[in-house]
Amino acid sequence: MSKPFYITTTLPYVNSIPHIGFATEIIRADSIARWKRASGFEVFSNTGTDEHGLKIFQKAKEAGIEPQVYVDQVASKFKELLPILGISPEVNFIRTTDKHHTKAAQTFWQLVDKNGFIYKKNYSVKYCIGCELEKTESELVEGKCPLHPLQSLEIINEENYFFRFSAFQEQLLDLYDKSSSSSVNNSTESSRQPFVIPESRQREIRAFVERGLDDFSISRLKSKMPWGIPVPEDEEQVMYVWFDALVNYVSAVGWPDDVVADKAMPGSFKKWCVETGGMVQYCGKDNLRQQSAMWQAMLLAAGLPTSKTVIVDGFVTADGGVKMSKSLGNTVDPVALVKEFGTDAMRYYCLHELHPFEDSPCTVERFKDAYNANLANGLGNLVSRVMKMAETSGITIADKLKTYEDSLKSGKFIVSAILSTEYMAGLEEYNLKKSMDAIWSIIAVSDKLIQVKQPFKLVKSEDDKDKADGKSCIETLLNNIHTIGVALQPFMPTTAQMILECIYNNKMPATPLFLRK
RNA sequence: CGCGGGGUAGAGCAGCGGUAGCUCGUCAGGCUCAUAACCUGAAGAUCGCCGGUUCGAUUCCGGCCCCCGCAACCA
Repeated sequence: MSKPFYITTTLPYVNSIPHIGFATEIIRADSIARWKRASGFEVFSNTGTDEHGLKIFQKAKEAGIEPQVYVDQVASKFKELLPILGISPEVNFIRTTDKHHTKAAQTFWQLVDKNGFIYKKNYSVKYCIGCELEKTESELVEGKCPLHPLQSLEIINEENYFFRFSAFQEQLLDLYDKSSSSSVNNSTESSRQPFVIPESRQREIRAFVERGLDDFSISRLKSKMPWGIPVPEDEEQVMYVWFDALVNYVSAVGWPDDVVADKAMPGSFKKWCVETGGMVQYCGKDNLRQQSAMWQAMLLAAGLPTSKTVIVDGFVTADGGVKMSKSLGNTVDPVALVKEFGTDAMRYYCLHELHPFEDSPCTVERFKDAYNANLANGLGNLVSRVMKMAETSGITIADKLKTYEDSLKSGKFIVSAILSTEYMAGLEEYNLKKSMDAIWSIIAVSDKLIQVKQPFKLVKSEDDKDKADGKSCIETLLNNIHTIGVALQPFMPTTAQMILECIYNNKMPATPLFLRK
């Protein structure tokens, strides 16, 4: 019986069109999902859109349309992005305006309330008339709004619901301290992993929780901001967007229907959130608190199992680590990159050129350099030169690949021993760059081998021994690119397929895999 | 003393107690199977600054300077 595995991205907030950070996150999550699927796991992978809250309400107002119309438009942009990035079609796409999610969020609220972790409190906010916005202390400069320093701030008192976040300090610390174990494929060897990856982020959140937690507001007055899920049994309040959005990770797998009434998706919550050992979440570093502390506390408050792992990405920046922003005009549009370089090139860049956990830059220039060096000159060129030799000399390994293919079908994702250790370790640690590095090291070794042994000469030799050497060298090279093709499957599925087909048909690619730009 | 990350060749990064490594770029040579691709070699770094520990520090400790995030509505 196949084991279940659940991985999710953070739902991007639809106040703007998809950016490269989200593309990176979902490409990584998809690569993990594909690898798990190839390894015989039954995989639920989740993404979607976070659609409530003040910013969206305002955006819709600006555009002069209903919020629902606005979010429908933007959500479809996100949905359209998935095939462009080569995300497997099995991915679940949840919208926080979906009916069943709305209902789940309300049930979640009631459950947390019933367990005594929600209370009502007077909440005073500073409001800048100039901006028409509430201001937090951190936004103020010397107690005044930096944009409107001459106007004084209005203090508004309103009643909000609060979540008893402070009650979960100890449980959160326990969660961080207990390490989850992950087994390497079917072997018994297991490695210890922090709850938050990388460990530096775990230290960061741990330190934050250790300092003490403040309860936070989880509702807004409907009269001021109606675009949210209604708080159960209170006409005047809607949920704060985070409280609602985070619930998607459980509503996506059918909670609470399968638990409460056992009808819509019977047992699915148990399967994906319990039997898996918990969900694996990807998020950006700005989401560290929400995902690894607030959400975990909410789950605990509702009596539900916590996540298994939270993987924290860095940001994609412009040159020199400068933040990308529309006003600086230094953003990079993932759709435009795919259009120019192709889906797998985009996946390649996100997986191999960007740092797996820290900030790293992406510009069109860098993208092009990496593309030419590693895809056109590296991978693509190697496949061409090896296949050309194999084709013209009639040397093939296709007939020897049958057993291997059979084992793939039985859900064993096996890569050749020359690559196994590093490659597998990278996947286990969610350090996909490490796995990609391992693949690219085979490319380098193979190019060198061709240079040193010159099999293209040997196979034409009159000498039988030279001829045999040449043949065996070409077979080695074919095995190498076969290994590369297999190993690339989770990362660059289309390219992987093309490489394998070349080998099976013993034909060099009709057109280069990656044309030089 | 709010929290965290970082400062290593032109660029992007790795190393973390004992001849300073990788990728891209630059220059020179080689090869011709390949997408003017590939291979080899060279140039290029007082490892942010100052002290300390040590036989020995880029690596450990202390101080300082500079960048960059976060600070409870941005992946």
